[in-house]
Amino acid sequence: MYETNQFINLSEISLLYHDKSIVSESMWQTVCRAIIKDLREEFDLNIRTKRYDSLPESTRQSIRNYINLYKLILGVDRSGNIITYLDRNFETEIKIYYDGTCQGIKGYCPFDIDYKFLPALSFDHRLERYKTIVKREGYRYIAPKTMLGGSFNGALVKMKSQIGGMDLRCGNCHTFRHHKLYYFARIYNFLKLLSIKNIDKNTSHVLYSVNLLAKQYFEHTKKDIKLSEKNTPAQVLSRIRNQISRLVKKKYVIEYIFGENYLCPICEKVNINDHLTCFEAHHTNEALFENGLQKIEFGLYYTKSIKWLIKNLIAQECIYVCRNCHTMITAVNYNENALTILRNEIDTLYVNNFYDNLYKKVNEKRDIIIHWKSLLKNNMNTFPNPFLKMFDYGESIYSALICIYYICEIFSQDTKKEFFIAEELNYIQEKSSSYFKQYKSNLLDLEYIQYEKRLLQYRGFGFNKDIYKITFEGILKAKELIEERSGGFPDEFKELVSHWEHRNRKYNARKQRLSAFDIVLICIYFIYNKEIDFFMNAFHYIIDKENSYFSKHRKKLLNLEYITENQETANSFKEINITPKGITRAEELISLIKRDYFRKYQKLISDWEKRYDEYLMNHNKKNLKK
DNA sequence: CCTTCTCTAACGCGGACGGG
DNA sequence: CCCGTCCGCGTTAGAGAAGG
Repeated sequence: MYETNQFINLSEISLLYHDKSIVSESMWQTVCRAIIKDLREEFDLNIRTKRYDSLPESTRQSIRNYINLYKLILGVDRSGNIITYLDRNFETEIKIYYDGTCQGIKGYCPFDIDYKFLPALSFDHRLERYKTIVKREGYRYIAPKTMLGGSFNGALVKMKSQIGGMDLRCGNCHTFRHHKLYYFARIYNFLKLLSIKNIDKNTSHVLYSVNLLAKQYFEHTKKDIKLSEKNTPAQVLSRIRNQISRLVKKKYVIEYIFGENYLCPICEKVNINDHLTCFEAHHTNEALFENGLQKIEFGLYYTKSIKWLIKNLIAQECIYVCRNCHTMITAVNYNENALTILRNEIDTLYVNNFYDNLYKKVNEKRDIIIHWKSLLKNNMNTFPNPFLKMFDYGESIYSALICIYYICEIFSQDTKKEFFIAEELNYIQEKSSSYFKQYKSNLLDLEYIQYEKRLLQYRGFGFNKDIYKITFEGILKAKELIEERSGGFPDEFKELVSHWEHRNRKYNARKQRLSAFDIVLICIYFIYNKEIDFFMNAFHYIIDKENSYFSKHRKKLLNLEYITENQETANSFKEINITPKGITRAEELISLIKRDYFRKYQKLISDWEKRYDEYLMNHNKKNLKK
């Protein structure tokens, strides 16, 4: 629509048609409004008054907000450019001086943002955790956005009501101030040095670092975290881990699409190494979303896989810009009404120039995305998926099936043992004894495995045991899965299988298990070396079992001639001695256990030592009392 | 548009206990 | 001795509300 620059002064016209019945200013205003209304309705003229009331309400509101903000930060009101607040105890006044520039972090803003970038500036409550203070002490909280609406004086009053005062900050500095996790030095440095090359080269190391950093950050913030029944330390830790990995993914995605050391294309002051959190996804093509396609808010979806993120960013034609520049892009009303808001032609010229440049630069980056999109359309590209797990959530059953296939079909080719038992599978997969049972019924229902009873010899005893075999369907499914996994994760899959093979060899090679009977014998040997008088009491105390425990194994120990018993009278203590045969057996067992279960053995012995000392102390106390 | 907070389902781990 | 079952707590991944 074409707009003239014609100004009409109603006061001049009024001289011609002066009606003496109009005596007050307010009456004159009413008449003027009526005249304008008539001109609009009768002649269909688009008249803009000085108040811009021909604009839509939302636009007017927006312009009013900008004008109020502009006045506030430059101190245009009568009291000068210092605004006075009360501190949090209503005791002393604090005065904050605004000069229209971002106050940054600790007084420094690296982005050079001043009043000409008005939309990018915002007020920020100076007190940290203002909200919680407000809730606890009953102060009034007004969101900086809503503060500016209405009249200028109203905005001023609202602002002054905020205890502790408001700082003026640009969007980028604002994110820094509130993103405490990113501000944590170790996490910040980790992300700064991280690049797409590091991740591709050693994905598992990155995951390990993320885990470690999460723990460190958790320790750092432990005091401030409110723990509850639902909000357990483990929950908090997992949240932190997620947050860090989100930042890692964000960096990966930006680097993958736009290259390393990405700069904000518009201001060219913000880079992903130093200011990762300042970057936001900007949808460059609004026309895509006219036909009901939903815009993705990417901030909510950094938990998704990198592949998903890259695909969708390209499909939705997004580029990354810093928060300040993004606000400038979206602030259409500011762009169109810069002169009205700033009331200064030189500044307006600057703003107009900025916007001209901005659109050019956005389009330059957009070309990159369009290029990616053409590759995507022609299926010319497969996107990386570094943090994807081989077995997704709920797919452990597949992992079990593949392992079963390898045990029954591949590893047993030499031994010709085509079945497995539950214990074996759990051992090979390094899981707890209840691991297999979780999938057993499922696998049986799907007819991937079948079972039969078989008498197996174990340590001289015969047991009817369930043994499991893989079925034909199971083999088919396993082969299909193997093809799928070894295609998607060639290295990881190879590594996994070789690990299983190693564990399988270890399982077949092991001669002894840490059985309860063996432990009893070793414990007796341990006590025998300590030369304790009260054998039974000491034994039960050290091995940490109830009083009947020894009797369970007594007969077997006597039968095998590992110990001898000697009881002089019916009421006297049994004297128990370990035989030379028992000693050699115990030593043999220890060397075996040390070889296979060194850590477990060490822990066992250290526990025994601890309880032995405790026992001696208690025993001596009793003796002293006597 | 992004982050934090809170809640939740489903899976994972391992100890206790009793039957065969 | 192994195995199955029960149980409590930890972990993972994500939804949704609310705040900036």
